[in-house]
Parts: sequence; structure tokens; C-alpha cells
Amino acid sequence: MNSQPLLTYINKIVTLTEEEEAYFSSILKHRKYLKGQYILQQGDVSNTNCFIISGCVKMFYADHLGQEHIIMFGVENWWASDLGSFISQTASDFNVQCIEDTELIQITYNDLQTAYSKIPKLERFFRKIIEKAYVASQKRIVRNFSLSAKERYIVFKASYPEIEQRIPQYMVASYLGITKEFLSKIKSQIAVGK
Amino acid sequence: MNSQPLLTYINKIVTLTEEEEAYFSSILKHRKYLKGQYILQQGDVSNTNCFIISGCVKMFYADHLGQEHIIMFGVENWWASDLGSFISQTASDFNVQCIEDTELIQITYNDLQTAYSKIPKLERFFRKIIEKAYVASQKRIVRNFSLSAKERYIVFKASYPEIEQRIPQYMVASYLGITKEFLSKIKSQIAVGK
DNA sequence: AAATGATGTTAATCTAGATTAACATTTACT
DNA sequence: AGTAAATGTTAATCTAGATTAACATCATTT
Repeated sequence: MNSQPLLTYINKIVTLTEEEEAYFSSILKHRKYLKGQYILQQGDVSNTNCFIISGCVKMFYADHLGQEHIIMFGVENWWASDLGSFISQTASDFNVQCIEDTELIQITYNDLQTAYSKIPKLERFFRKIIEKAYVASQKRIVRNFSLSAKERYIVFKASYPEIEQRIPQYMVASYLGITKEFLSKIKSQIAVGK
Repeated sequence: MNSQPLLTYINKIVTLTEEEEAYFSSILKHRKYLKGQYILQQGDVSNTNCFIISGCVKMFYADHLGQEHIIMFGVENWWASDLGSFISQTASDFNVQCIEDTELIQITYNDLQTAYSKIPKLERFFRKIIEKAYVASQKRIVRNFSLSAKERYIVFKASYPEIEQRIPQYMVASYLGITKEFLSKIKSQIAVGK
């Protein structure tokens, strides 16, 4: 039961005592999923907040035409939950599915609420995590507004070079909000000479 | 110095004691702006978190072509800050400008950090505020992905009927990410019979 | 009341990206 | 190794929404 990656991550932001670490570790659950398995399905309430130890997941939703839209990817040291559903304990609009075999640490909603009260530093930690997620989300809106598909692809490549290697191209297209055919066109344009 | 609207708002989420309210009130600053004035400008660090008592503001940015893109509107009982800049104390990508004469309550970054430590309930309050903002931001991304301009306009009208009355149509278009000409076309299509 | 600026409309033309469809390549399974 | 499934490419055609431009309406100031 290795919780170290998460504790290391937390201790970059707040400093937990040994007892606090021990208590917090005691409420964590470890879980392995195989490639293709769902961690969360559209319509379910997300009752655990998941931290990825290894592997890769995609968060996506299916629109009214059945089209998949990828909202985000998650790899090592990222969160793989629909925070919206987890926070408000309401049905999720999203699916979270493993793209690779994935190992993660889960914290249930109730355990986290208790932990907030026992360790106010955790409340600070999660406030900061959500602040960051919010800022990233705002930036994504801005990019989608003012950049062309080609520009968004270039930004994606620069921001997540490792992720692009690990996932099929049609998923990158979905994340960028374009078709796989058009991404293919963009790539060949870039390959020639912009 | 009327801080009641903000205190009422806070007490819907956490319960402050009288002393806590008194302390918190003591760090609030009131400020009035005239229509057209800027509360924040692109490139500045947002050093206050602003709660709107009355009036209306827009948050927007100018892209590399000088085009304005409106990210959000704020009215009574909303926040009117670039949370991203405020949180990370880095240069803002956005402007916040008054569309009407606006009265607001400001909390400085330093005062808020001190208040977090004195009153952990405030940390919880702001965690919940940001959680909500994050969820709204995610929903916005989803809508921009999967809805047509007409559908987004209909959702906007349904979600913020009061706001549409108070602002010029070209700002609605900017918020929706379309041109004013196209919004005009959409409205006449709807007026005829969809 | 005229004049100026801000806001809104209509129509013609243009373009980024979607759709369709046929084919190519890579990967995984027996 | 051989086949099926998954992934990627290319090209032709189509469309939502942008751009341009000319005009209409409304509000504010003198």
C-alpha cells in the first residue's frame, strides 16, 4: 500500500505532521484498473476523488448524438475525477476511462469531509488544488475562444509532450474539439513547412 | 459601510459568530466605480477580491488582434475578480470594467490570507466558492464544445434572463463567442419560427 | 432639432473546419 | 505468419459562422 506519491504531492503545498500523515493514509484506498475499464460513468455520482499513481485516463462525455468529447487526460500525479460531481455529490456529466492499465488512490467523499475537519491543512490543500484546476479551466476557455485549431494543437503539444506520445491521435483531436481528419491535415501542413 | 449583502451570502454557506463577522467586516473595503471605469486591467496583478453590491461589470480580454472577448458578466452578489490572478498573485490576462455604476466590497490578498488562518471557516467558504466557479467553468467548456451558436444563445437567455436586459447585444455576442452580425441573424431566425 | 456616436440589421461573399468515403498502415490476436 | 480490428491519411464536397459593407435606429449632447 504505497501512498507516498500522494503524500509527497501534498507536502509540496502544506506540511503534514507524522500523525496527520498516518491518519490521512488510513483513509486512502488503493485500486488497480485495466485498460478500457471505467472509473466513473456518466450519470453516476463520483463518490471518490482519485489520484493517479501510474497509468493514463481520459475524461469525456457523449453528447446527444453519441459523439465523444474528451475534456481532459490524466497521468501520474494528476487527479482523475469529475470534481464537479464529487463536490456537489450529484450525477456526473462525464465518464472517466482508463487508456492504459492504471493504479490509483481513492478517497471517499465522507472520509474527506471528516478529514477536512480533523486536519484544516487539508482544506487548504484542496482549496489550492481546485484554484489551480479553475485557473487551468479558464485558460482553456480563452484558448478555445481565440486560437485556431492549428494553434491549439501547437499549444497542446508544447504543454503535454509526454501525453501526445501515449494516446492515439484521434483522442488528441477529440480533446482539441476537431475531427481526426482535420488534425491529420494540420499535421501534414506543419510537416511541410507551416 | 454596508457589508450585509456579503455577510448574508457567506452565512448561507458557513456560520460565522458575531466576533468573526466583526473581524471579517473590519478588513473589508467599500468602493464605488462609475460606468466605464476599470476595476482591473490586463497585465496588472489583481490584489483584491471584489464582491458586487450593485451594478454590472464585464470581464474580458483583448487578443493579439485587439479583439475583445468577454469571459463573464458580474451583477449583484457575484464576484468580480480574475480569481486566477488573485490566487496566484500574477499578472492578469483579463480586464474587469464597469458596464453600469458599480458598488463593491474589496478584500485584499494579504488580509484574506490572515483571515484564512484566523477563521478556518472562511477557508471552507472560499473553497466552496471556487468549487462552484470551477464547475461552472467546466460546464462552459462543454457547452462551447457541443452546442451550436443558436443553442448557446438560448441557454444564455434561459440562464441569465436579467443580464440580457441590462447589456448591449454586441456584448452578448462577444460572450457567446460569435459576431454581433451573426447573433442578429440568430435572433431574427428565432423571431420568425426557429 | 440637428448632429454625433453608439448600437442594431441585412445581405453578399468568404473560410475554417465538418462530413463522407475510400484507402493505407499499424497493432493485436489466432 | 495471416487476419481482423484499430488507427491514420487524402481528397471532394458541404456548412456554420466570419467578414465586409451599407444602411437603420436610438441615445446624448449642444
